[in-house]
Amino acid sequence: MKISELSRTTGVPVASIKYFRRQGLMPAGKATAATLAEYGQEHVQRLRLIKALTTLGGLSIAATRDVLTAVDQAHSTESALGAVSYALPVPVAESPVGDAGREAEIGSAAEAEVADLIAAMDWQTPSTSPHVEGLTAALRELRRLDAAYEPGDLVAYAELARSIAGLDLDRAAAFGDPEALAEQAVIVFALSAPVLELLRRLAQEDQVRRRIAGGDTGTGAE
Amino acid sequence: MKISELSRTTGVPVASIKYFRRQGLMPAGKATAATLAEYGQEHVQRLRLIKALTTLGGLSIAATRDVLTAVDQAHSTESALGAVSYALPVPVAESPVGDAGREAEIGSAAEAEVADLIAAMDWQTPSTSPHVEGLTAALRELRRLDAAYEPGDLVAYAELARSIAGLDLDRAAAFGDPEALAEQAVIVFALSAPVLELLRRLAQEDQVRRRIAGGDTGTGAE
DNA sequence: GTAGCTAGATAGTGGCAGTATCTTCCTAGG
DNA sequence: CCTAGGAAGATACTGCCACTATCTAGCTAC
Repeated sequence: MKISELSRTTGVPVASIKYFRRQGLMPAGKATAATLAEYGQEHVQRLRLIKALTTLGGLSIAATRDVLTAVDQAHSTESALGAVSYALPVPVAESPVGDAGREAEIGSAAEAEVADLIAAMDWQTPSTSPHVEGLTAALRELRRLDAAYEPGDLVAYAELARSIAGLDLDRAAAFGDPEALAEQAVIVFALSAPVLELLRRLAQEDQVRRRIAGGDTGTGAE
Repeated sequence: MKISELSRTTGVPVASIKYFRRQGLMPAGKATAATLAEYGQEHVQRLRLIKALTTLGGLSIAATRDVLTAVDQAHSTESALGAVSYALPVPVAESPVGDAGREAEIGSAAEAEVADLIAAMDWQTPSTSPHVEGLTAALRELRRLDAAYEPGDLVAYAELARSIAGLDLDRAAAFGDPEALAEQAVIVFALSAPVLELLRRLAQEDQVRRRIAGGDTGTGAE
């Protein structure tokens, strides 16, 4: 199909398709002439994936490119999973607010917390994993707000995270088609986060209602 | 303290403090004269919270304002929790890609999926909850990618979400100080999401390693 | 042979989150 | 009393991002 058809099929403007190509998010169509190219079903699928990653996953164009590059280069499920996991942005930027002395204390406490957690969970985590650094940064930030986790709390969350990861892996592995597998991994890893977050919010909402059982929860929405 | 001191204490530029005030994220200092105002510890705390919400929570200025407004107006823990929960942005924007006929089918399937889930979980969810809509939209998007959850899967995730919400509520309730409670609720609700996500990624990483047990996972990082 | 695409390059737009400047005015030190 | 130095508030500017539009060739199918 021609680019105009691809545009009509997917609802993505021609200019945007060209933009995604320039940004390295999708391959060019197969050129049939100097000024004409043929696009196929894989382009439709790729556009859908791009849209899902950016809108549902909230990824930037750059992050989306990283993820898609990882998918394209993946030669195995595991490398796809790993690459995708690392390519996904971690929403942590530090805001070093004040107190040099307290900062040092906070920093080491957070680091110890993460190390203890990994030990307690018996996780096979490479020290180079960006997630370790990310988690440390997040915990530092919470400490600055005097909202540190109780030691046991973090482990409790981690246990649940482990169960979730188990479900994730099952889901990712359920797809036998090796062609689509890397893509499936992306979807499971990158796009179930918002679903999980929404489920958590719904569950929170339910818990709040149950715990007060008849209170003035009706005002919660305003 | 004067605004310049507040700036020095928190590391936030004076211009930014003024910007936050303009955007309604924090109250003005107590004016001691037409061109002089006094800032206190509460302003330091508020700046910390703003920074945490925007950097760690990834909220926009507008979303941060909504959340903080909810906190300031909350007269009870429950209303604070509810308001914060609703004020937090749900990362779902629809991208209606193609096929009118398939769209209708996808839409109703997703709606039924959510309704079934809520029934299965016995959740007390008001039909007006934006989370319901958000979840429906997210599931629609996944269906478009042919990545729908197996019916049981969604419930399994929801069960885990319930456990997480339980921990969240415990954490939020652990703070007796009613002054700080609404703020604590914000922290627990808005800022544990990235922590949980990071834990999930660490757990995924561990699972991948365990499941292949000796495979070529070393390349996962590149 | 020409109307209607197309590719690729370049430039422009709108929103967001600050950052800088400008004016007016107050305060503290001498 | 006078003046240096902030500070308040308003307005303007900047940089980044994700598109979006325009422009220049160059096919190609009727």
